[in-house]
Amino acid sequence: MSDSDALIVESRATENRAVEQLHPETKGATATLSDGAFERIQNAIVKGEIAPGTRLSEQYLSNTFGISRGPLREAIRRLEGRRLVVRIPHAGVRVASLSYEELIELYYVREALEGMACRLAAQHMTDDEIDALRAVLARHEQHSGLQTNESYYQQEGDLDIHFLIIQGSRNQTLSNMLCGDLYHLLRMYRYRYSTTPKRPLQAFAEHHRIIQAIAERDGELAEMLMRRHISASRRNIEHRLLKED
Amino acid sequence: MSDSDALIVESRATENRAVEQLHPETKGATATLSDGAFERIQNAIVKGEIAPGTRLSEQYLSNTFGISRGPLREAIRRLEGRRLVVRIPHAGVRVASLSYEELIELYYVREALEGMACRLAAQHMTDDEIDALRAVLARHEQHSGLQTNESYYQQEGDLDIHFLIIQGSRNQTLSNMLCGDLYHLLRMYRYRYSTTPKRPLQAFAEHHRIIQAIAERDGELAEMLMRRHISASRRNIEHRLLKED
DNA sequence: TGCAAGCCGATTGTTGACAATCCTTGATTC
DNA sequence: GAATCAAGGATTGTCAACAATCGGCTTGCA
Repeated sequence: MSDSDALIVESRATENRAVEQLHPETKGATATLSDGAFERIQNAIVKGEIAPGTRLSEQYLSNTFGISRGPLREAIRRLEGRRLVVRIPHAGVRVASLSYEELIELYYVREALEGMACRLAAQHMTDDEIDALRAVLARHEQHSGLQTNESYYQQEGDLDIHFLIIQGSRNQTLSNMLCGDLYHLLRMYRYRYSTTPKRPLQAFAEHHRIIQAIAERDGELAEMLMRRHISASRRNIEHRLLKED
Repeated sequence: MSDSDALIVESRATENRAVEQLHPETKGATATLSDGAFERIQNAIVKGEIAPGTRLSEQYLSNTFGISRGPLREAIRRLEGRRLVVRIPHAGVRVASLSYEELIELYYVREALEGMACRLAAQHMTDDEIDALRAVLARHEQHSGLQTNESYYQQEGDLDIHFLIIQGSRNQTLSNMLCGDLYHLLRMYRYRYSTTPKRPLQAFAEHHRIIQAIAERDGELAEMLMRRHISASRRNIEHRLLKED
């Protein structure tokens, strides 16, 4: 069972070197086979190992995991409930893929939710947490000071900062939505269309201002700045994709 | 299969007259048995026919629906992905229940999302749709002019207005989140703790102002008013539940 | 009487086989 | 030559039996 090839099933063989191997069984023992399959497939989807639109064959997956089709189907149904895969009766399931419109819609949702998270973070974060936030920003600034347009680190750093702020909201429900469902969808899309922001300087300044507002416990301002930050990111994507089209 | 008793399984036998019978098979023929079971159970949960915390027995459900445990388990897994039920391995599934904290958290999420929806609605709703909105408000005002504290209609009318505004946002993703997942959870909770707003007069005024802002195409103001509306509702619940406790 | 160990029933988890449906492929006909 | 239809294969949907695990109960012991 450790012959883990990536779960590419019917994907075009291009880009197959995104084979960053699956989590080593997530420490092997999950409670049930179905749960194990669920986590593995979910990870593979959100990490981009399986391209959106890829058809998932029950036979293939059950062979790969060495489990029967029963628990496997249950895992798939769970993914379906999470909207990570789409099923057409009697025709199979495909990894969900976002249209351009859905991506833009998602950015509006994110703007609203992360704005709220930022407001709450300004109220609830401890001083230590804010210091940690500043540290990430500083480290992040150095990194991309060296390699200006290599926005990979930028992206990771960006995610780190957003994560910390969301966690700081102390709202578990909000946090689950943003770091769980929404983040998965966005990451999937980002992988597919590779819509990295590529506006690092602005993003720096924006992050800086946001953190400052949080440090001053100005929730209203922090929310506004975060919303502008995400809104700008959305407009950036709109502009780029419109231009390419 | 039409001997549809409500799906109360192990619930305390109190309140069992909430037996508003299940949708008549949702026109009987779903594509697969699993899909059918999924929809029936989901409806039963969000309509409050099954109380949160109720344990769902596979045996019982499969007998009730006249299907095998296979598709039934798949339906349950789908509900699990939707977070409508919680499963403990080898111990069974229970209908998800919200704690007080989670309810409050959900109101913050709702405030952010419906605020955004309202802003977008002010931009995108047609004049006809706004007229329809005004009509609902007027009808709604008459109704509860008659029966002042019977806030049942109020509640329905409230939902109608919120629904129309959300639909008017023209953001399908946002709409699905609010009318689908979140609405289900809130309704579930409302049924359980019966936390009806009971502040009809204020709600009227607030609805009125919100619709006015939409009609004037002032998205910013509309968002702010909607957020205050929901925020007031949240504080109302906080106050009541704290007092009772 | 209180507690712990082990048995037993019940429920969940898993499997392989069978049935139903769809897509492909190939032949036939206009 | 193109379109339609039929047969075949492959895939999904369903079922009933079997295995594993858990909770409660009895029983024995201190």
